[in-house]
Amino acid sequence: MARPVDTAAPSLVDDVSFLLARANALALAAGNAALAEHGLKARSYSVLVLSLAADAPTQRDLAEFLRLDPSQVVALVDGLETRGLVERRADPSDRRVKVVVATPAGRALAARAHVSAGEAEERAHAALSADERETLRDLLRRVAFPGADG
Amino acid sequence: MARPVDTAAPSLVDDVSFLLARANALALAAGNAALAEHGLKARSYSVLVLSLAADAPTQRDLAEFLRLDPSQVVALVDGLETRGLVERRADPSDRRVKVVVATPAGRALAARAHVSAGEAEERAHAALSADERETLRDLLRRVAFPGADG
DNA sequence: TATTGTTATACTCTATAACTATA
DNA sequence: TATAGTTATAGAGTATAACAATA
Repeated sequence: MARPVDTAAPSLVDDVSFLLARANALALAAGNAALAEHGLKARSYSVLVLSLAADAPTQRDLAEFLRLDPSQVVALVDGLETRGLVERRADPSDRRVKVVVATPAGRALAARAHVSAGEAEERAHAALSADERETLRDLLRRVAFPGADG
Repeated sequence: MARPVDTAAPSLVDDVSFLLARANALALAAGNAALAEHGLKARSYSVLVLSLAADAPTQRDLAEFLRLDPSQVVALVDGLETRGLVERRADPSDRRVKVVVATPAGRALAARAHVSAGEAEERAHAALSADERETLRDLLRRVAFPGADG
């Protein structure tokens, strides 16, 4: 840029929260671009991946894990269900809850999308070595899940 | 939570981009809550802090640095200018560009808001030691500004 | 009474294009 | 012809409240 902001004087570049926001914006843009060819975005990809788990999540679980309002999860699951990628299954023990589980088509798409997402992440974090990426992953995990203790 | 998502089976918790998104969501929520008492949000706080620089940024600079569209910067600067926190000054050498510079009131508010934001960040990253936080800052800086080379 | 999923609604944020004034 | 700032607008994302079914 012709007239760059002085990155030394303001404390913004030393603000971890700001760096977090900017790094996330870059990774999100790269991730969404990579997932677009599969008809997915970061949100729907996350729901799809979580629905692969052996212990399938309820919509409430998804909302808590992804920090979304339950009403937003409805729309995300609707979109995936319409495409035949996930199914809603009533829980026999509590008929209020609905468990979200990936279909075979959903599992296949998730596998392909995972490759694309991995490539995008590779490019987004090209500035870091493998060791540094591992360190970043561990530190972020502890910040993102404060109560985990592990 | 009563029925937690299995955090081992899905690869989402090993996905740096996902951890980045969740860590950012937590830090953003904490930051916005802390800044609210000053009538600021993360966005407006960022503009205000950048306008403190000796080499005051143009609106174009702000847009690039914050990864916002120039039209969004207009609204942010409008809000701060209405409150008397920043001023738009025409650049004599190029009368198209407008430089954004904090007023004394803006500087004073920025100082108070900086304290609140720092406390929020302290709480948000309480899981990390001082050394670890410094490591996180360095790694994020390189991911957030890929072209910096140092 | 409390909780899960759902619907509806309003608000914010984001992206895009067009306009003006300067260069 | 190109660029900085501005305006307008539509779309996506987000937050909130209320509702039905079930516990």
